[in-house]
Amino acid sequence: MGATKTDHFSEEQNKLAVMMKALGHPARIAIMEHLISVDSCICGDLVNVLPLAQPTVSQHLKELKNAGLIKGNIEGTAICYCVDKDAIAELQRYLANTTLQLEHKEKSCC
Amino acid sequence: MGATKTDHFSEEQNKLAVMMKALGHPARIAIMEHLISVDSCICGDLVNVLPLAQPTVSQHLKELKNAGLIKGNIEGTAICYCVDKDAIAELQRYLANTTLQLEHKEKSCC
DNA sequence: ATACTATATTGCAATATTACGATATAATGC
DNA sequence: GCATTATATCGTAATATTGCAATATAGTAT
Repeated sequence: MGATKTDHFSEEQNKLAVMMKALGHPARIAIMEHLISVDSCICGDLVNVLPLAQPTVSQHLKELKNAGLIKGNIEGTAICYCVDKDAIAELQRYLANTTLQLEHKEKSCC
Repeated sequence: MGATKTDHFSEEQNKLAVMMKALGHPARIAIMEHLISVDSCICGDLVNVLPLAQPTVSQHLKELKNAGLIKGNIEGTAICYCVDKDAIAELQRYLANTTLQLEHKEKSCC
């Protein structure tokens, strides 16, 4: 008990859930927002921007990377992290489609 | 240690994270999809549709409700759950805006 | 009132997440 | 080489999530 029953759901449902889960923490929302706002994607300043210790930030970055939401490269001296546009676009499409489906619905009883 | 540092982030970041987190589980994605696909929003069939026991489904529904993603009413004999369109629309707007911002970015180094 | 049906709550075990100090790694500059 | 700087990993404590059996609650039907 306790482990998510991943294999009982569709590939797409799991992939979406992984991405959503990665965004399901305010620090990771903040990281994404910062990565987007800074035009250059070198981001050694993340630790200064966030109210979290360096190992914690590093861990959050890793999770975002595992979820496919950001990409990271070693760029000589600094590390370069940046948003994966395709992943965000995929999420966006899913929600746009969901919104569309909802608009076509007649009546909500709630 | 171990508790999320909610108070160090903005209200908006936290609210978004709560919604994303609620969608960060395949069962809850499946629940949302089912609620959307079924036009009537009475959903006593959720337990039959999902590969989870009744208490587990009930708990997931509670979490979606706490996150503001669904609404629930007692409707005479059955319980009526349905998607909160406004919440989905909010999420969708956020992601649409994010996508827009990304499109305006010059170059990614990754 | 009793039985039946549907949903919620409780309690608990297994697992996962969050956070960070300490430490490791890797590149740069001297 | 050694110090400095930046990021990652390890280890671990605190907390949260997941899942379900057992039980409670609330409505309908007889």
